[in-house]
Amino acid sequence: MAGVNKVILVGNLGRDPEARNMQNGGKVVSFSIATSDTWNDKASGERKEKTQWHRIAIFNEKLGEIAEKYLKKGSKVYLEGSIETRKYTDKDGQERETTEIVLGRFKGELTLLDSRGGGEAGEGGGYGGGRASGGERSSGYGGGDRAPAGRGGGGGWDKPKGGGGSDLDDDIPF
Amino acid sequence: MAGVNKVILVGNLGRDPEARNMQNGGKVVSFSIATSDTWNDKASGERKEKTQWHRIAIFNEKLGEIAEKYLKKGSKVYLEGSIETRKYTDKDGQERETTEIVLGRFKGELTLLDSRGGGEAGEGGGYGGGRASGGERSSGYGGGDRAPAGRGGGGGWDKPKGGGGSDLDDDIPF
Amino acid sequence: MAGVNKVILVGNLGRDPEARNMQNGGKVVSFSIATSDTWNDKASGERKEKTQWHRIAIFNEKLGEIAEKYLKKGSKVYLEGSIETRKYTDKDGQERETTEIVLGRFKGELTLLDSRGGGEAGEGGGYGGGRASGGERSSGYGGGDRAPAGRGGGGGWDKPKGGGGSDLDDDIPF
Amino acid sequence: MAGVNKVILVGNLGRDPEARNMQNGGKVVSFSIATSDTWNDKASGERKEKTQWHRIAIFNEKLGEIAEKYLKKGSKVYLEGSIETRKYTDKDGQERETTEIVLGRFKGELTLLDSRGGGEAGEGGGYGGGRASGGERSSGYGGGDRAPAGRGGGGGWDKPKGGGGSDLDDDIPF
DNA sequence: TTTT
DNA sequence: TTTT
Repeated sequence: MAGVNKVILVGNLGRDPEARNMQNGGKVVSFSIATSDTWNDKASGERKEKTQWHRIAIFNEKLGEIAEKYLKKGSKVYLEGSIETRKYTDKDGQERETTEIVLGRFKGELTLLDSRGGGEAGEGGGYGGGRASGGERSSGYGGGDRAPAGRGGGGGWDKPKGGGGSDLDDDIPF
Repeated sequence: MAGVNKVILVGNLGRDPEARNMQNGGKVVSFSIATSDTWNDKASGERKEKTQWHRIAIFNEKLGEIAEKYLKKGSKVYLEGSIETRKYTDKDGQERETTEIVLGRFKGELTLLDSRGGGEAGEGGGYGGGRASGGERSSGYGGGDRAPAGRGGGGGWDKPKGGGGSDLDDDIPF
Repeated sequence: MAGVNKVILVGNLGRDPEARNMQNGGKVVSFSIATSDTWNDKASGERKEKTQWHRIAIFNEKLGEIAEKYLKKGSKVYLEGSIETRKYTDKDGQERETTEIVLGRFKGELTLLDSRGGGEAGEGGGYGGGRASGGERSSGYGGGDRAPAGRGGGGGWDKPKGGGGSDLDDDIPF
Repeated sequence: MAGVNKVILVGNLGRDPEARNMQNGGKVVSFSIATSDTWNDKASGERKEKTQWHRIAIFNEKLGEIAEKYLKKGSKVYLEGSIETRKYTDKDGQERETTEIVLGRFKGELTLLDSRGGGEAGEGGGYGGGRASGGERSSGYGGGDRAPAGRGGGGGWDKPKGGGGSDLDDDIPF
């Protein structure tokens, strides 16, 4: 069946991420992030704000590791996942419902947004990039993972990017 | 505080939309839509599917009208809103929590996806287009609603669309 | 460097998809889709429309196959990719620039939106689902691809979906 | 006609924004932002990176002001717009094509992501929030702009947000 | 409760 | 070049 279930959030973590082992051997990393809406209240003329908390659950191994390593209370993050609502029975026998934003095994993205934060100073090895996606996880497997779109490296179409270290070139022609 | 709280869904309505008046004079149109994920179960080798239901609440007047007019049980729709989780106390005095996808007063989008469906046969006046956004609502208010990007209609850059072959301007200086 | 480059389009194909072999052994499937904006012209009072064409290039093998099999001229599709602008030199030696929406090796999504269209009548085997993502491609590789979020099938939290009749609580006061 | 044309970018400005008056009295604010993809090159084993530049054009008045006031070279920003590709003839009489990400009169969003940057220290009046959307522009027009979703302010459902200054509560119950 |  |  056709369908799209996509959530995009940019917000700050309310606490450090927590990892938990699942009964099936897998691992979930979870935390909550806050987003907020602000508006001008017509009556009072005041600026109002409403904060919304979102529970995040990361099942993707690579993204979970990144979250554990680089995110902490207060970190700002961009993430992409799916809404999942589950029913469960609480300890009083009451049926309850909970909704989470899930970054699944093969889906979801995570981008650290703390400028020059620890996360982006990754030590070369695993991550060190500030950005990761569930799908890219497969890149460790071997296959022909040359360039994002499959063209880079080869053709005369590649964007050379020129010079040295700066990320923001000074000679952009537009 | 900076933040982004965005949900994009494509799915089918489980029931006809329902409109309800609020205590403050406003109106909410609500319905649920289903999205589903499918995957191949490694153990059984079977194709599995998990359906997720999402409660939609439309506070935007224009989008609510469109929903009432053109959406019905089974309709396929693209929509864009925000996640809102609320606490409330049920009739047994239990604190509960519910999560909705909200298309707010000035935010949200709705696009009908039933090809050649009744929805797109709008009667000329208000809608009849298959697509609408919360922001466009303001277009009824008067101001200079010339063209989507502000170029159409006025300048020498306008898109003539008529004439010869070119769909676009001939003299953009960059 | 952190960054997000995401495009979401819903539109109709202007032509059948075309597959092309690349010099490096890979394959690209490409086509164009149209989206359009409509607005009321204040001056003339007319309803106006502006159509935008987007060149799509699919480098992901699985998504490319789906596109070839199920999409054709006129098909409506939801897709997700990245913007890529390339410079190239045309046959007259002129430097030119072109922008495409790319569904890369490990990124991108494609969902068919033609209700009851031929596309969704997939013959059981490969696809037959109406939806696919670049990341899921890796599922063929072996690992424990149990359920989308890793919980399904296992816990007591699973959504039984069986039970009584209503999936929606009877006592939520709204 | 139904359609969705949405771009979501998170990146850094390559230069300060520039405002330009249009012949029809309107104003465009434009700049470029960079996003980048990183991947591991299988052959060399090196970490590679490809930077992509996106031209942004803001036609929405409010968003344009925010961009001028709070964004500068190097700023990190989240933004949402539409892809627009135009043809034009350059000074040599050559037909060319250019693609921009447009934040139109009634569409688009902009969120500043520089933590504790100048942008968020807005002086109370217009903005000072770090976030803005094209649609919200209409809020100046009069109508019942009570709360984002129309419920806030009224019911016992409102989230009080409790205490003082902290944006990240210490007593979050999850 | 939808849809495939 | 699609679609409404």
